Amino acid sequence: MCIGTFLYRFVVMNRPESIFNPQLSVDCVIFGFDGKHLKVLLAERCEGIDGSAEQKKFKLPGDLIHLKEDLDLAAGRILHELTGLSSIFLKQFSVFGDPERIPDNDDRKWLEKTSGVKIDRVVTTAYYSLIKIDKSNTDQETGNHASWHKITTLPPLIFDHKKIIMTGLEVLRKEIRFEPICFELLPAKFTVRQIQTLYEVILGQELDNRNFRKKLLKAPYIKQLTEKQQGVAHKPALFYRFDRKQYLESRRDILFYNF
Amino acid sequence: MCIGTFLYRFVVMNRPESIFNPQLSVDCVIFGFDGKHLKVLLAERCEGIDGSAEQKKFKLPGDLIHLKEDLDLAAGRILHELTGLSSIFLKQFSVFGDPERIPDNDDRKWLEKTSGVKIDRVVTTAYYSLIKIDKSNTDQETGNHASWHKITTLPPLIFDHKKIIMTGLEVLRKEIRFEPICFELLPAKFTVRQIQTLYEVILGQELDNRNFRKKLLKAPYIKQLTEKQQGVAHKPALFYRFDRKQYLESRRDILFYNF
DNA sequence: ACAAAAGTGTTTAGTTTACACCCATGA
DNA sequence: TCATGGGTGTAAACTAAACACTTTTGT
Repeated sequence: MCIGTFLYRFVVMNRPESIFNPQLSVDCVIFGFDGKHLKVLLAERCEGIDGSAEQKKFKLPGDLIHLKEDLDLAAGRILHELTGLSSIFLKQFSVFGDPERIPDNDDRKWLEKTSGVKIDRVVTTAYYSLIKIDKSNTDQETGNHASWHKITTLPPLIFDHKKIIMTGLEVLRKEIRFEPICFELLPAKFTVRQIQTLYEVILGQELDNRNFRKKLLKAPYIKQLTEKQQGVAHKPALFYRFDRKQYLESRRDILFYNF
Repeated sequence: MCIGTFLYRFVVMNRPESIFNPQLSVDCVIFGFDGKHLKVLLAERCEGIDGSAEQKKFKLPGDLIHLKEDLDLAAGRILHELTGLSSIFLKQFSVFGDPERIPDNDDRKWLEKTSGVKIDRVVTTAYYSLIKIDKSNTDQETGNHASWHKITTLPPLIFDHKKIIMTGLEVLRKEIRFEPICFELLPAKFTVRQIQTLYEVILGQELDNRNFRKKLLKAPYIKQLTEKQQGVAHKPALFYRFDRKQYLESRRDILFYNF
C-alpha cells in the first residue's frame, strides 16, 4: 500500500462532517406548466470562473450532497431552497455516472470554485418534479436567479444537463400514460381543456377532444365542481378537481387485476 | 477551513489511481429461469470478519467501482467476472442512497476487510439483468461461490440487498408488460409453454393458455420453426424463436403511434 | 388404451377511434 | 349578432376475456 493510499484512507476515515461529498450530487428536473407550454426551472450560472461576466450558461437546480445526507432528502432540500416549497412530488429517475461527464474545463473550475471542493468525478442522481407555476416560484423571487424555460427552446446548459432533461422528459412521457401524476402541474381547480393541453404539450401531439373528455371524466377520481369559469367570452367551462384518496383506492383495484 | 477539511481536500486531489472508490458501488440483480422458477444469482459471503466460519450470508453480485469507472461498464464487469458472460442485457433501475444502508456492524467490517478500503457511506446503483440458466453459470463453476435461489425463498442477505431484489422484481414485472425482454431468459429455441410459464412466475399468476397463445403468436417477431420437441410422452410442442431485428422494427412503429 | 401436455375457435363485453354540430358567454 | 372555445353522441373497428374439447405422442 503506497503512502498516498494510506493517507487517502486515513483522511476519509477522519474527514470533517457536514461538508460536501465531492463525488455525489443530485440534480432536479423541475417541470412546470403555465397553461400553454411545458417548462423547466433552470438556475443561472451567473459568474465566470474569474468572476467576470462571460457567456451566460444555465444549469439544473442541483447540488453536491452532504456527507451523510440521504439522496431523496437532498433532492427535497434543493427544491425547497430554490422554490420554498416542500412535500412536492419528486421522483428519482436515473443516475448519470460517466466519469467524464464533468469535463475538465471551465464548467468544472466553476463548480470547484462555488462548492469549495476539489472535483474529481461526480455521479449525479437525477430526480424530476412537477410543480404549478405561479408568481411565487418564478424568476428572481427567491434570489436564486431561477427562471422557467420552454423545453422546446432550452438555453445552453452546463455538463450533461441537457441530456438529463431529455431523459427526464422521456420518463415523464411514459409515466403520464399510466399514472395521473400530471395533476401536480395543475391548480386545485382546473378545466378539462387545461388537462388536455397539458397532455398535449407533454406528449407533443394533439388529442381528440371528445375522446379525451370521455376517458378522463369516467375516472372515479375526477370530481366535477359546481363552479364555472367567469369572465370568458365564450361558454364558461366547468371546474374539476383531482380526488387523491379516490385515486389511491382505484389504483389498488388495478394492481390486483394486473394482467 | 479546519485542518481536517484541508487535509481531506488535499488527499482527494492527490489520491492514487486505480483503487476502489469507497463511496460508489454497483449491485446486480441477475434473474434466471430454469423452466419452473424465477431465480436470482447470489454470491456467498463465505467468511466472517475474523475468518472463522459463522452465519452464512448471501449478497448480490456487486462491487465498489473503480475511481474512473463508468457505472454501466462497472455493472458489465461484475457480471462478466461472475459468469464469464458479456454483452448481456443490463438495466439500471434504481439508486439506493440511504446513508445508513451499510450499518456499522459486522457486514460493514466484512466489506472493509475484503475491499481493503475504509467504508463510510456507500451509494449503490442497482442494475438488473436477465440470463439463461445453464450448467456453465450455476454454482461453483467460476470459483465465485455463486448460486441460484428462488425469489420466493431467499436466504438471509447482507445490507439492504433484499430490498434491492424486491425493487428489481417490481421493475421487471412492470417492464415485461410492455417490452418483450423476457426472451433474454429463454434459450434461442423455446416452446409457447415455456414463455407462458415464465410470464406466470414473473407475474405470480396463471394466465389463460388460449388467449396467451393468440396474443403471443400474432407478434411479428415470434417466428415458428419447423423443429418439434422430441421424446416427450405427449403431443410434441413446436419450437419458436425471437426475431430481434423484426422486434426493433415493429417497436419503431409503435413509438410513432404512441397515444 | 391411457396419461399427459399441445393445440385450437367462438361468443361476449369492453375499449378505442373517427367524426360534426349546437351552446353559453362577452364584446 | 358574431366570435370564441365548451360541450355533446354514435357507429365501426379492435381488443380482451371467458370457456372445453381434440390431437399427438410415449408407455
